[in-house]
Amino acid sequence: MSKSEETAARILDSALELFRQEGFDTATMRDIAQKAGVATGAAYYYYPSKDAIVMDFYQRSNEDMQPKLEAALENVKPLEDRLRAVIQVKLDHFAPNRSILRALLRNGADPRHPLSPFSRQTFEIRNLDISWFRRILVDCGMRIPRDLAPQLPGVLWFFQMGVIFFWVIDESPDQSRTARLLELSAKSVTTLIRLSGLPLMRPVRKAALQLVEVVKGDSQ
Amino acid sequence: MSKSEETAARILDSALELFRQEGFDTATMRDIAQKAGVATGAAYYYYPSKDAIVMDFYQRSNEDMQPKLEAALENVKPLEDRLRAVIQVKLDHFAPNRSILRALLRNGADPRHPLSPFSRQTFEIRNLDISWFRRILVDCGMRIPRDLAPQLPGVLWFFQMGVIFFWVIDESPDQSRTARLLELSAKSVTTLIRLSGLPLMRPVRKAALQLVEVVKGDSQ
DNA sequence: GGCCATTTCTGAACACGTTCAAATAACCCT
DNA sequence: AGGGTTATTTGAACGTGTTCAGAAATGGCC
Repeated sequence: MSKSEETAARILDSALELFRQEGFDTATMRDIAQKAGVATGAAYYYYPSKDAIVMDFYQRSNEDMQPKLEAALENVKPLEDRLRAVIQVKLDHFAPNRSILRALLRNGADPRHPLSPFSRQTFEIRNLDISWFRRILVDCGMRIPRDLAPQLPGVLWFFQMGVIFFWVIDESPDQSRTARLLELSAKSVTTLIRLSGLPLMRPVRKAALQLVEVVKGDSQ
Repeated sequence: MSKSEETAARILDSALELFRQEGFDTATMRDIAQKAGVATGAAYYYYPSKDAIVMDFYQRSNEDMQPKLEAALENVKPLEDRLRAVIQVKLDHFAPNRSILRALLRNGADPRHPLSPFSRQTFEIRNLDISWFRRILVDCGMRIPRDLAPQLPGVLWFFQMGVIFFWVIDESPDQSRTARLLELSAKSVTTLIRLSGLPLMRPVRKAALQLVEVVKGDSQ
């Protein structure tokens, strides 16, 4: 590991530790630099902004989670269980870093903000993530209507972001509300997908798909 | 109008004009004060923060919209039309101030942020707004399941916030995407409410209501 | 009018994220 | 080893939202 990489790592580690300890807003760039043993400006040599540190954390987190996702899906077949498993892996992984994720999702709904699950900067992460939902739909033992199939992974990803978002702002002890939300909503989502194949539901499904088209058009 | 009130109004007007002209972030408190012909600190005598100016705007907007809502619902009976009418009034009213509303909704999803449709500070505005949805459900010629009825106004308000949010970040010419979204989603929502009464839908409805309970518990 | 309390206003100062010109260190080629 | 190029690091400075001690204006009371 080169000296440069070591400095970068020291800055990242100091930042994340301070973020965890006292929150994103309270930890200043001066604090971070000092803790890393460099001048303030040095932090900006490695990270173009305070937000960029959070972004780096987010990217690394996603890499780290890949094997965990793989493991969690081992021997899990039903869609509902798979959905819960995938989302639970993320909540567990982010659990010690809830306040950092909060900083990430704060401007999260604005696609123009670099720190946004919908931004160009997070395009790759997002795509990788969506492909997990494509994967859990295959071979899950459920018939997916043909017109719904191509859109469903994106929709499920969106659902996942909703749960994560709820978790981030959930102040109940141990985030127990999120646990209930995940339980209930995973069941509901699965039921809805199952029902969506019914002839009676065809108009609703078509309308929903049109809605998805409109929403997708804007955010990418 | 006392001199003090006049100064307050001058500061508010200057701020809003600058926000509209160059956006919330670009307009500085120093600019605002200068345009209003006072020292920087004076702005803080009337508004505890830059955000508070936006909040004042939001409150005044809601007051101004009450008669417009009344007028828009005149002679409109079907739920779908009423839904569209209510939301359209808001979009029209906010149209010249989209960038200001963006500043408001930016931290909008965090209930702890004062500028949030879910915060304590916006409690009254929210309640007043929800009561409009309670009202349009009465006498709309649709049978609402008994268990759904008490929750529906809040759910529809939430739906409205979603549309407004989409509108705020919609960069398509004339926000045409939002127009389509409103059209489609109002239809879908109405259809879903209609279907929710079907015996087949009872389990889904019950599950949805449980979800509503969980979500409501956290944000109020 | 003159005095005091309160309201209103001022502008310097603070802490923050960020920028930048300059200083220093590291590296490479001969 | 020396010289030149690049990579790294420094710390002062900028513009921002916000605070604050005090100055000025205002208003009521005798």
